[in-house]
Amino acid sequence: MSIETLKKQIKEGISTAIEKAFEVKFESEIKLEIPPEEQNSDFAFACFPLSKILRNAPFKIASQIAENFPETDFLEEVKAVGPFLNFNLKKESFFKTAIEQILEEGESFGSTDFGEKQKFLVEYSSPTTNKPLHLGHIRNNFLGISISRILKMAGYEVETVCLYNDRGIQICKSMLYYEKFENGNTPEKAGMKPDHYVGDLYVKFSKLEKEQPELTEEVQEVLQKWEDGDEATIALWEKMSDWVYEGYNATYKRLGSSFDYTQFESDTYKLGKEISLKGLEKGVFFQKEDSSIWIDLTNEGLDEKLVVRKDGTTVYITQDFGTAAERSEKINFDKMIYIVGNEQEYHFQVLFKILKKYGFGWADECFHLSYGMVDLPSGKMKSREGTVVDADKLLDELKNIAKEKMRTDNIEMNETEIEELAEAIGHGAISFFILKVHPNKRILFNPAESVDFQGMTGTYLQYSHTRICSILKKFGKNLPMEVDFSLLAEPEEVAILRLISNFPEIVKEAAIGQNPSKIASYSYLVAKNFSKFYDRHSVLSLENESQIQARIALLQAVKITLANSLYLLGIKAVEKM
RNA sequence: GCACCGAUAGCUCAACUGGAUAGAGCAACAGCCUUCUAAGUUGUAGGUUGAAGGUUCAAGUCCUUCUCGGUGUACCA
Repeated sequence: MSIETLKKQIKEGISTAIEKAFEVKFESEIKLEIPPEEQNSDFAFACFPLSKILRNAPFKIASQIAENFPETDFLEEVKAVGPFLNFNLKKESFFKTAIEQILEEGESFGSTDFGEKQKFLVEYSSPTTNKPLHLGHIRNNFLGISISRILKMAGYEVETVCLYNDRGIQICKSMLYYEKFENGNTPEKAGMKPDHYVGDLYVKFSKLEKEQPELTEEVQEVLQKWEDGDEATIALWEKMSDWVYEGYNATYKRLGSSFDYTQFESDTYKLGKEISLKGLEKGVFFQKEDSSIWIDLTNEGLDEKLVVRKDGTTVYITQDFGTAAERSEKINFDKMIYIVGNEQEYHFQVLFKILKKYGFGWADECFHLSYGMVDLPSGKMKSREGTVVDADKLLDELKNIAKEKMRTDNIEMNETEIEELAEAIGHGAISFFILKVHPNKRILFNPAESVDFQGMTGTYLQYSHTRICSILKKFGKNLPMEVDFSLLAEPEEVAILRLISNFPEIVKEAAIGQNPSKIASYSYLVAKNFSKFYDRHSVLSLENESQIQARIALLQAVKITLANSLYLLGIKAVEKM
């Protein structure tokens, strides 16, 4: 017995009632809805879509179905409210079914087989390796972490991949500045986090370049040397790249990012060029008089697009052929999603069309999850102008605020625990702040006001979780095999039951829409309903031990649901705060 | 110019993908701690969903036009 079977039985009942009342075979999919709270019902069915098929007014259909609904042992009542049908389950069996299922499934509660084990490859983060990560990357990483977890819970097999854009003119700028002015310096000697050190050189170079335009030519020479494989240049490039990765890894760890695969543009661009040449043979691409290679997309409503320059060097999009092809070969995915900002929409439109034309059938299974920019009140973040919100600094800042606000009087904690907790709260706050917004939308980030610890925030979710933990810990016993679920009947308890039993459905919706904000609003609702319950009812001080047990069972189920949705948001479910 | 995205309460966001009276948080005001953590909770106030048409039994959601904001339209990445 599961929540799913309960719903299935209702759907079957509806079909049967329709057939009985209208004498037609009814086979189309029935969609149960969650009724508005005021209706005080568990499930609802809207009869409007039936009115054409059954040639009857919706309100009439509703009452007919209600009248002809078969006898069941799990339903309390079926009532027609205008054109809607509202269903109320017998509360004892609803509580029993849902809670037992949740407690049994534990960490995997929320999982469905919706994705049919198809392999979903998720690319995210993919930074340009000449500067530290900033707020824009934070949004990207949080989306990547969350979406990959959501897809997994929805029944896909998920692999993550990060592509490092590790070649090109930007990294050469940092290299040139280093050679000219840094005199064998290291991040360690400079006392800086290594990616910040490299990023600093880039900013310094950009400033200098404005005064000394001849530097631009010098950088081109460095790039040329790099392309020619000049030993000293490659060695310097490797040294500086390693510094950047060292820095990134620290930040990724804080963010919660992890990747099953990594790729480097410095590898894949060669493969991209090979594909371009092969495509030329196949007649997919064509060559102009100056020997540059192009593809004609005018039939697809796009333009002609250059893929290899006349001097044989490749452009940005070329490496993406190689990157994608390598993935298909090595990882063999069914679907692939690129989590990249919306400024690159056209780029991906072109890329997918080219892959398709080249003959990669899987191009149809590639998607661009395009998310809105994160802007500051002062406008766009520009790394060259130093107006970026740095990822590490932001995390530090939030951690410090969390630490200041922490009340250590009530709870026993040692130094390490306090540090970890402050980190978790700061991280949770920014994570929720970003993920609660639909990916399509641009985020305006006001550092002074944006991230809060009160109201609809990550902190609130964590706080609710700790309150549950605290009760469970004080209870301190195992529940008996048989819990008397008939003792749960308070409106606040029923409201929670309805919510948590809908979790798998929400996960599925979030997966379909590739939209973590669904999970964010949902988890807030769960926490909110728990808080209401907490405020109005006590658990441990009850006289009746059986009633305590019933409520404990409910709270265990709430804890699991809340913890699982926090996991999907990449937020740590802490036990005390 | 063309293409894509956004516009919902003073501010920041939701709205089960077309369904029941458009909901939260922040900010403002007024209550609630001898009781499992007050980073909580209850209430008040706040709306012509950017504008105008259209489709539908039903539109914040779909179609058309317009306004404002963003992004793209590179032999940059």
